[in-house]
Amino acid sequence: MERTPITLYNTLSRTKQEFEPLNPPFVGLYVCGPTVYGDPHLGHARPAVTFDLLFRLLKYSGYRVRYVRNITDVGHLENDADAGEDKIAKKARLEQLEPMEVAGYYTRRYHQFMDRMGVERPSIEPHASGHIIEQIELIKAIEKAGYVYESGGSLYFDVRKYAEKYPYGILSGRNLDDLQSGTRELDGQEEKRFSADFALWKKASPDHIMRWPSPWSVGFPGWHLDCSAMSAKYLGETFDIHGGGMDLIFPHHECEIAQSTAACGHGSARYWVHNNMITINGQKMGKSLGNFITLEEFFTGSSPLLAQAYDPMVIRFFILQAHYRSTLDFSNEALQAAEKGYQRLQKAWELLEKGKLPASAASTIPAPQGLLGECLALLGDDMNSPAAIALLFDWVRHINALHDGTQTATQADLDCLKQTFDTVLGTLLGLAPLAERDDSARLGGLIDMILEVRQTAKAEKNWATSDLIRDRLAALGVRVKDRKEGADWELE
RNA sequence: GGUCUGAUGGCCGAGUGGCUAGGCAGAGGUCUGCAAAACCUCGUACAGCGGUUCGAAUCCGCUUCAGACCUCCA
Repeated sequence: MERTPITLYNTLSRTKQEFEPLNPPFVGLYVCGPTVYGDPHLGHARPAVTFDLLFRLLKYSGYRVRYVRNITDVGHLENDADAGEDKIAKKARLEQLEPMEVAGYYTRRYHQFMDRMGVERPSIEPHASGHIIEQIELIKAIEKAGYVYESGGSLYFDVRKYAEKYPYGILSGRNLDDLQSGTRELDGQEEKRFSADFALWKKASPDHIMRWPSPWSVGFPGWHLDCSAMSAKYLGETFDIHGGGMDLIFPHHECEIAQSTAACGHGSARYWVHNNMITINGQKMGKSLGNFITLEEFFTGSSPLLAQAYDPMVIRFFILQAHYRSTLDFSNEALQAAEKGYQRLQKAWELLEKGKLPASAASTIPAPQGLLGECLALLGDDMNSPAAIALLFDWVRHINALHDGTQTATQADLDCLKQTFDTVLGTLLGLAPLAERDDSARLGGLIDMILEVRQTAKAEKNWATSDLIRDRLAALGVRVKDRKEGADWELE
């Protein structure tokens, strides 16, 4: 079948490249998922939405995609992490929860919020803790190749030895000399022979809450190992696309490449795709700065930084309205603009959806048959979702004109437009109608108001109107009970 | 200090050698009993300074500023 050409910016080559899978029609996509020790925030939403778009686009293009996104529940989960900062983790520690309870809790939270933003679940969601054996095997392979040394019960990757044979730093564009000068003093640094070396297996200190036996010591796998081991297990030694946030390029992805290359002589992913950061007041929103806003806060409006609550779909739209490789600056003003814009887009979509537009014998609007192709071309061009959205806005104007009756369209054109909007907005961009509001308070107000009008009619002895109101309300299941003064009502 | 990005109108954001997106906000108008919505029109923006070119916001150089990474981070 004919597929939409897809180009992707490959961090490895620093150019946009046409995407050609290794074994079409199959595509292997691996994305670094969350470390489940805190509530998901806006920063987590960006890669989730970005690679959800890629997943949808690839599937729509006829590929059979295996999308693997890991859950990191090992290695970063230290008992003494984030003192005084993460209340829930602190609480968990105080209440003596099992580490897996903490991981399970935040994994469910992550799913819950991503679901609401229309992020499809990946094909496989492996947990690092469930792949300790694979990670140990990978270490053994690297050890066999001769790039491992032991120090204090922990194992480290020998970067300088690796660099003799392979290019270390090809992804991030760094060289070892630069790294040597810039490293700071860190815990466990004295165990390393060289500052850029990184841990493959760490011997557990007494306060480390997750630990496993290994040929070397009781401990836990290094930070970069889970992605290498699990991508190889589910997608093969070489696979198509590896995604993640730009902040992971170094050291995480660089080390992944080094690990894979050391173990099997070549790198793992062919295309490395990275999304940029979300900023707040021009600065990265993240854990270390403590300036993040959680998704729950966005959805409920419960943060002093937020002027109001935002629908999950508005957050999704906000993210899609910027290109994934640009920084996206958060502000209430920007989010409110996104909300207004999304409402406009959605109203037009609804007009198409509900068949509210009259068909005519002839169309005065431009022919919509090419629109889908144009949108696909834009999305295929390194996921230019903002340009595709802009194109749809041009058509919102036409749709509104049809609604106003100042333009006409044939049924065929209307059907085509509907299908195009369904495909682009729904299937590809993953946008859905804004959530229904909780209408109970409004319903009560409406009934009170109607009964006030009826009271006026009764005062004027307009019995026809007052009876009509009572009967119509009764038909809707609202029983009116007249009293001396005014009336009560109840729902049946 | 090293490596690397970026600087677009009031705000958010695409684009990337000539045709100068889009959204939000703003101004005027049409419609309308009023309002809202919708529609039409309008603001001619690309940090600064040089250079290349018939032509640059778009390429090159310098300057200024901002950010990311170098430590867990999406």
